[in-house]
Amino acid sequence: MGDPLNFKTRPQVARPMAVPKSVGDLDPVALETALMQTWSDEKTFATSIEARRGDASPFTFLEGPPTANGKPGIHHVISRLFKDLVCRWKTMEGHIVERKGGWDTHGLPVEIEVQKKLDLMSNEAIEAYGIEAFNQKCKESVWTYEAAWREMTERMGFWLDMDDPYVTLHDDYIESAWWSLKQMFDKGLLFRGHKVLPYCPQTGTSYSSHEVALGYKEVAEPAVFIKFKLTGDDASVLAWTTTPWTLPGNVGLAVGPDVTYCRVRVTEAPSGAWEGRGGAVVGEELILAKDLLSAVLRHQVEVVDEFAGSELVGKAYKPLFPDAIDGSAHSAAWTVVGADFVTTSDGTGVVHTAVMYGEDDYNLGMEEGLPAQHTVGIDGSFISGTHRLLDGRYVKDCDEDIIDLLSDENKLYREHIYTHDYPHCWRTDHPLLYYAMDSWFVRMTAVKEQIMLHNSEVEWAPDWTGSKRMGEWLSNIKDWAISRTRYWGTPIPVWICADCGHEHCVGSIAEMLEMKTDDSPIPPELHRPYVDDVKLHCPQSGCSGEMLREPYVMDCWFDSGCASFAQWHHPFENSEDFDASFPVDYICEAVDQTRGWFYSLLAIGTTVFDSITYRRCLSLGHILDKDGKKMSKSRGNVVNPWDHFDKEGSDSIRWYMMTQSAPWTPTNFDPMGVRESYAKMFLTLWNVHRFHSDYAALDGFDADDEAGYVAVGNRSPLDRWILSRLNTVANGYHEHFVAWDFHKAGRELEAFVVNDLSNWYVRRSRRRLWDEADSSDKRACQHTLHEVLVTVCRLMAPVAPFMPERIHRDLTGASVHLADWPVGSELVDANLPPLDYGLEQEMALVRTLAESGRRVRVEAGRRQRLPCRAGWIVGGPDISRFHDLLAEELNVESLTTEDDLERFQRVVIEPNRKALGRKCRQDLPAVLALLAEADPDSILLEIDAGICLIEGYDITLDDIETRRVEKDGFAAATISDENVGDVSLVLDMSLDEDLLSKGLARDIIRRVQAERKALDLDVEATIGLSVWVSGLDLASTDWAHVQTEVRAGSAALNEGAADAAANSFEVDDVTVRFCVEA
RNA sequence: GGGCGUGUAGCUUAGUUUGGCUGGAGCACCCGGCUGAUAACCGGGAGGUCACAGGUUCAAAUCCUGUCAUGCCCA
Repeated sequence: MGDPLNFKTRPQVARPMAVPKSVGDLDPVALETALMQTWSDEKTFATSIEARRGDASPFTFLEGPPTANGKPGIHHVISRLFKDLVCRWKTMEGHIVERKGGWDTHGLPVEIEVQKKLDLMSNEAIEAYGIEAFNQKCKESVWTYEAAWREMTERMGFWLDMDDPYVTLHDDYIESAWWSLKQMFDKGLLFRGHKVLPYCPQTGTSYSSHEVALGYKEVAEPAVFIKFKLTGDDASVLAWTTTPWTLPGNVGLAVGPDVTYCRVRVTEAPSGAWEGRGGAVVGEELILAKDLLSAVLRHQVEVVDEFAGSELVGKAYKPLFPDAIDGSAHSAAWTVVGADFVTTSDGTGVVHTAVMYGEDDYNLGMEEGLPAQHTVGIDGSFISGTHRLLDGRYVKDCDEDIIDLLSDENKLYREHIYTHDYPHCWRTDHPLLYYAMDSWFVRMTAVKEQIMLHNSEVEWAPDWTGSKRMGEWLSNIKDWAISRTRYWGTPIPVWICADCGHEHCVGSIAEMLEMKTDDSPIPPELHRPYVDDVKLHCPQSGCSGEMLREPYVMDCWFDSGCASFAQWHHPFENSEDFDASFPVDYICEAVDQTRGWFYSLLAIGTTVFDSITYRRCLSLGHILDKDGKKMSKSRGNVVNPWDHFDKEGSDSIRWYMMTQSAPWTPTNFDPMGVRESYAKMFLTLWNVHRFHSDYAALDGFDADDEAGYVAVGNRSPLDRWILSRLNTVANGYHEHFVAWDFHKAGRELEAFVVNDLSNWYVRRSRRRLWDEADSSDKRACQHTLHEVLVTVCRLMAPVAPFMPERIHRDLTGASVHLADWPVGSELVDANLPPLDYGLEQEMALVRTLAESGRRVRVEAGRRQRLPCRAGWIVGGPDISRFHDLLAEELNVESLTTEDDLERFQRVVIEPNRKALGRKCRQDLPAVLALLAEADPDSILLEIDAGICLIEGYDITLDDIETRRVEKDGFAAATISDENVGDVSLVLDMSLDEDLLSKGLARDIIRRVQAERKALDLDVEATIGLSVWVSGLDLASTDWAHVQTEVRAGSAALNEGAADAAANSFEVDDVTVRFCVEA
């Protein structure tokens, strides 16, 4: 807490002190761009880090690398804001906070961009173009918007080392990634398998889900009900599919173990016409889910039997295409298996399972031991040996023939046209095939326990990102498919021996070069196609084979997931940097990174180090457009941050983003909100600074001049009040920061600056500084303003690095970013003025009473400038030290405390519903009704005596609240405050000539001052004033007051005829004319 | 289809954890006031089906169930 003896706002670095200069109008863009230059000249960012070396307490940050092949929008600013503000905050708290930039440079989006540009529609086309040339184009494309990102980053004031960033395409980075993969390989966590992906045979490419989402089209396709003839039973199991081309690959039928199935016998032919192929004969028996009988069957049937799906499990059936798949080594092939995913929402309740052509199918096949063999080649046509009519033909051309074949063999029950959304290739418009691709996996299922443990060790903000979103994901963790059949990416460092099949994972460049065959070239960089040409000697004893690299690149999430060590090229160099920064203290990205970067960091940290990678993670909600839609290039609703950089400036954008909503709540971007932050927070702060510096310059005020210093204890209550408020607000601000409630922190500080500082302290202090003579009261005010401004700037600096920096430099000569955080740090001393809670309470009451006074006047029809003879305050604590202040605010001649409540007021009582409801429950309405009718004084007396009974309930003081209302004859208002009880303000509404004259004088002053301002006169300039009043005698003392207030060097009242050009106004039937001469 | 958020005045939002007095602000709008005080300030007004529908309760924006919209992720 603040110590009046130690409270000083001097900077921590020596500098020549200067008396503040008068500051002019605010130009936020000029202010900010000038500071960018200053920081660059003075290397302020580097200094802010180096200055904290002494404390040797690092706070480590890891930048989630953006991809620079898209233009940055306003929605990219928010994550960079929250990264920056926490790092700046921690720096001010005394930590060393190094921030290395980073770029994510690999991955499919880059390839797509280049493919579009070069019109390379397929893998064949890319290979014809040349992988080397293609990757060169990718490498260039990555940097398309790098300059735009750098400029945005710098302009928004995000301090990040972008001169020495980590880059995922650098050999150093790739080598670290290789090393980490080898760690997994050595732990047996890396394996080869299949992954079912949407695949386009025309382009030879599989697609990620977000690309697939772009290509959905509604199509009408044949769907068929197939009869699978059981072995050793006359019945057939009925299954349904919309992809007849997968039927040759059928190796199983899935049923729900708990689903009820029926065996039915066809009793007569269908009554109406039969549409399409297929059918069934009388006496034929079919098995399908009970719920779907009527939806599927077109024959009259009788139910022969009814049973659970589990009874079907294990039954064998005859393959539709006996030659297509070799099931000899798989006892489960062509049998019925149980599966949880089977529902009766469509189809027959029996799911045709072709292992290689559906994800559920594949997983089920792996569990049940079904054969995993392709019937379709990578070119999309049937493999030779599938069926003589199908071999070598493109699968989607075979639907009709397959249906004909099945119909001819009496294996088709029914066909129909089915309309649904189906994914299509974004380039060729061909329907995609779900196809099991060869793939490398990290066995995440083996480390499920550890990763869940590590997840629970992270401090998540908000906590549901970790506990629910991430937690849910981890509890269903799947093995991580890390390979991609692509060109531009980190090559998978796995080589396989062509002779013995031995697999070897390379963990470093040196290892690769050591093992490489003599005729293999040394790759100029660790990318395709160069590493593809490297062959290794097989290390297996007795084998002399050559090893070939698996032709895949890695999932680019793997790249960025390596950032914590790969940014340092650990373990090959800089391992001391890695050791000092792992796990990192803080990361921050948008919530979509939960399954992206947050996960890949966690996964790699767990598998490589068995550790968390980050201690704290702030996940942010997205910035959406004004209609709540996401910002995207295709929608054309991306807001360019420069629209606001060049108008309100970065501080306003940053402040807006922090205060608008909780960090994790999605926010609809509102340009008016930025304007509002500017108009309220920054313009107000600037004008407080301007007010202070104008007078400081005029008076030659020097905050460091010991002789002129006024101890806080010797300052006026108003000064001590604003200083106490500063202490309270600073503490709350810090606590909100700690709790990640940055929005609450910002809102409270803004309320302090606008309401407490500007609208009350400065307004009430204005006259103190007008006094030209030196006085300790004036100096007290100047010291107070200086101290408040300096401390507010330090609190704001992490959020809004520009204007607080300007003001702090103006006032102290030093950068705010080198200053200490004034509250709550473990490393630097707190530096806040003394707290006086009672004083704050008093002032809160004073301000409420001032506001009440204005309301009273409005209700009584008494304008503000017309004084009241008397005012009384009834009840509440002693605030007599503020009576003068309050009298001025209320414009009353005398303000006194009055004890006699009864003189102005009577008491009413209000029920406390919370207390009464708990007590009376269903009788509450009756009790409330009786209470409303009762005489308040009697009730209070009864309660006092403990004998108050209503409807049989004992009513106590806890059950009611009392309130005072004014009697007729006075204009009054009563405020109720839980801290001070009821306080009433009563105003005397009587009127006489004296008051009217005083009021008129104020009106004249106001009009003349407005005229002075309109004439743009200097504040100190004197004027010549002529005034003509008709309808009232202006008292001589009031006329003298007018002359003083408006600095009239010469003045004339009611002399001669009024000038025709004179200003004129009327108030209370009095007409006033006046002339101002400069 | 599944998981996790969000939905309060024309706009941006507080309040929801822990049910309780008339749902509180700011912007914009209207009326008034104040001002050598700024894109400011003060008083008042108008503007709410607290997304919708059920339920629990004396009492629901708040708790429960379902639905819709929207966003992210997964399928």
